[in-house]
Amino acid sequence: MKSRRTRQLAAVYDVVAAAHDHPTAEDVCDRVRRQVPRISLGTVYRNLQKLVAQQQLRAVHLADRPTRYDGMLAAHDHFLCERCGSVADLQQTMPSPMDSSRLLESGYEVRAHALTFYGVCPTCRRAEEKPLGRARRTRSEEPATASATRSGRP
Amino acid sequence: MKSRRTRQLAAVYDVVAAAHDHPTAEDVCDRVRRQVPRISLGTVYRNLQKLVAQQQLRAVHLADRPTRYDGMLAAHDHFLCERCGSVADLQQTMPSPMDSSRLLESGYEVRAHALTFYGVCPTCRRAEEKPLGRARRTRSEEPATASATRSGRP
DNA sequence: CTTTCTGCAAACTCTTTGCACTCGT
DNA sequence: ACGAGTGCAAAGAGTTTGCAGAAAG
Repeated sequence: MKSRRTRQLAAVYDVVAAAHDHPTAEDVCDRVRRQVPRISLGTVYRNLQKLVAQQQLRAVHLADRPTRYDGMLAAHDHFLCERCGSVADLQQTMPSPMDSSRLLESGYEVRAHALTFYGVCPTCRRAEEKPLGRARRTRSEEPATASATRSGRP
Repeated sequence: MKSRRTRQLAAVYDVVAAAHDHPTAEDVCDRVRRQVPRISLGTVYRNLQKLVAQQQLRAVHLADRPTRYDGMLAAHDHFLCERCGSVADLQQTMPSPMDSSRLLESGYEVRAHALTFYGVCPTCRRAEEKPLGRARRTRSEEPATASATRSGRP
């Protein structure tokens, strides 16, 4: 039952590790296909699962949305923008030691926790505050909207 | 486009509000059927959705498990026992004001957040620590608190 | 009456799986 | 060669939806 180094497994890992946008399994599949054209979605799922089990990748579960994958292993939280669907990493927002200890005292064994914030990201907020009223503000800075991760199906 | 007060809607609300175990949609359907035998799962889903949208109920999204519903509206977190599948309410473990404010300063608009701990609950831990000479598998799913109702469907 | 809601079943989305074949080791 | 891994397609789980008929206002 030894794990083999296949081109598919390596490609899946590489894609997620290199991504900054928390891709879904389908996103990963699309990207991996640039290297391994014939890889199937099933294989992508199997390999993502394996890498998550081996703690080489993390799965990010979001309300009502497909699971996304993250190459960042350090403890951190997430922010999901409900406008554009992008997911941002947040530097360990919660002082987990404090919270977990209370649970421990209550007899719980905490193995993991997930903290996710839902709302509107800075980019979408800015985009929203402009459209209404007469364009009075001559604020010109409009940071690239490129950060928006594709999240839904076309 | 006015919302009507139907027996089904009321029953769905009542079941979730009275429940202490964070039932799934299927659990809710089974229970509501004791009052409204012919209610369909589709109607249960539609009503749960409506009640959540109206903030009368909350949806609890868990990693790799079906959504569960909660009648407790006060801010609180959850603990999912990976052994027995039970979900426990945790009294506002996180001091959210602190965390959210930092996000606000960064330009995020936080509309909600979800904090869930995963691990083993006190009951399962006790059962485990008083071994009868058997090791444990990481596999589980036992309706210790009544939540895993399986119903056959064609 | 008018409009929303319901039951049913089919459709959908995301994910997993069985099987024969392929490719690491 | 052996068997874990792959591709494909089909199956599964969970949830949504189209429609004709039921029922709330």
